[in-house]
Amino acid sequence: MDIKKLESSYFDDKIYVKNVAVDNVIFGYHDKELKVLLQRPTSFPKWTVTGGYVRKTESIEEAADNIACMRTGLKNLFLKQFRSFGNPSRTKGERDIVKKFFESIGMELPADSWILDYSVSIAFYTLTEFSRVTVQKAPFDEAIDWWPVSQLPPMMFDHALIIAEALKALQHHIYHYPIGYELLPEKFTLPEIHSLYETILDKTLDNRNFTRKLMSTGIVKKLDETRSIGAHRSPYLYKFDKRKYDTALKNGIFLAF
Amino acid sequence: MDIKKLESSYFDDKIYVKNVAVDNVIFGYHDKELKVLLQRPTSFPKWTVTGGYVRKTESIEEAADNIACMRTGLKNLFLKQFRSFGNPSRTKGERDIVKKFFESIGMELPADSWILDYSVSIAFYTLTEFSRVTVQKAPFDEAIDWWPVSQLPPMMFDHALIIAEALKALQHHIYHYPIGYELLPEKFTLPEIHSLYETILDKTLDNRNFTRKLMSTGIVKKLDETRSIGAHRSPYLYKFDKRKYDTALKNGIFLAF
DNA sequence: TTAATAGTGTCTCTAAGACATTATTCC
DNA sequence: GGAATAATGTCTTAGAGACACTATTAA
Repeated sequence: MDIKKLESSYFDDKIYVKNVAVDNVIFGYHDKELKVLLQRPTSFPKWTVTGGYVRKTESIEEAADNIACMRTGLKNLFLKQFRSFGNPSRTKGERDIVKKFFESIGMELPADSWILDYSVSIAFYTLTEFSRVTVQKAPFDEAIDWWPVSQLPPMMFDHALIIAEALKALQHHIYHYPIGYELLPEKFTLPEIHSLYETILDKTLDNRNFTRKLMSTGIVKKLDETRSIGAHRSPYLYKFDKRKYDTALKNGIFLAF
Repeated sequence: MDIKKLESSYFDDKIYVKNVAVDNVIFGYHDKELKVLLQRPTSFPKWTVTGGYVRKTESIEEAADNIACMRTGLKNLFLKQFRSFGNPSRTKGERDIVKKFFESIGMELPADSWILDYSVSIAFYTLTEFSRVTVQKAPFDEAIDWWPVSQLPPMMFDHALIIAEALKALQHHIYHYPIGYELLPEKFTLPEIHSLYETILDKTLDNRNFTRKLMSTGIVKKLDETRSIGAHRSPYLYKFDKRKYDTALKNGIFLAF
């Protein structure tokens, strides 16, 4: 896909749906840290969630998936729509920044362009193990980086709110659906998945109770292998039972922690 | 508000946000039945959920509230955004109907009007006790009526899906938040709120266990009054403890049924 | 043997779920 | 007293929550 062509065609009302943006909060997990992938377009003083617009030939889910793919290089990541944001003041006060951005890349935005107008943002979040990701800078990004969810840089528009809501939705989700397939390597240890849950929920979970409950769901199965981790007892490896995992994703489960 | 003026101004790109619609699934409860308020615009062969567009001066929540208010005459009803819908095919195949509708009310829609184009629908649901409602027909509605959720008429676009998703969201919601304040009279009996929960969840709940769990949440309080219901034991009246109810709405509760 | 981490078992207590009888009202 | 509906208590059982010791590894 020619990204340059794509982005400049945002002007084109025939290709893109006007007044609708898709924002995708890409969460990455690695080494007991939950991070968010943020971008800072050229000449922007603040950061934004990864996002884009919707082509008239695609669904909003496809648009969100494309955004995730463009930035991470990975296809078919877990994607969840959690809320839409729309009010007259969400981009107010920062329209000059947007205007300057387009000027800085050599495009003059008409004063009545829908890009500067009221826009509804349909927000998704995406999960991925960030060591698998090769971050893809878009042509007009000055920077793109992972930021710890607990230490965000100054955010544009209402994007700090969008991230906060995404995190709340994720924490709610984790109680009702299995999680981890996209966030852990194919084979993982109990301490690893335990840390994942602790990180996302931002609280400590008793390891014995956690194991008991996790195993009772049947979504993971123990392998007959261990991983060597140096001068310590070798933890067993586990795998997701994809069949049961997908069933649980569809029907929901209940994990009280 | 001049509804006629309002609706005809849907054409006006300066007033309305293009390509964005708000659909509001208005659920009404009465006498152990859960119904949905549906409208059938002039010359439409099928029914639609109540909906409208977003003015550039208002938030999507305000737009949804206005829709509910226009149709029910009631302000500040409980409102919950549950999902947005957007894909190229959701209105396909029924654009001719829309075109005919506008012709039938004496307005010719330009072929390239955004009304016929890709549109994203931000969907909310609203709860109300439907005996309190005086249904307001919009000027271009041929009919507006309550339909039982289990026996819907032929629906336009993807509105049958939207209603199904709204119901799922409501059933999920009822496990995590208090419900009933908008659906019951100020004073109500235990059998009444019991029936409400049974109706929404579409299953029978043991009355003793239901009472125990409901009371343990503290969101309702028993009054020192009874209601006379003829040749039967008079049930006690209850009231919501609005303070605790609102706290529970904010923080969530868990009701396992 | 030591240091670090993994793995596991038991007790208590709360509350979910199943179940049936008594109380009230008006005829 | 009969018919209809409201109100309520108890037992069983599952599982949540709290808690601490043993096992393994490599230096």
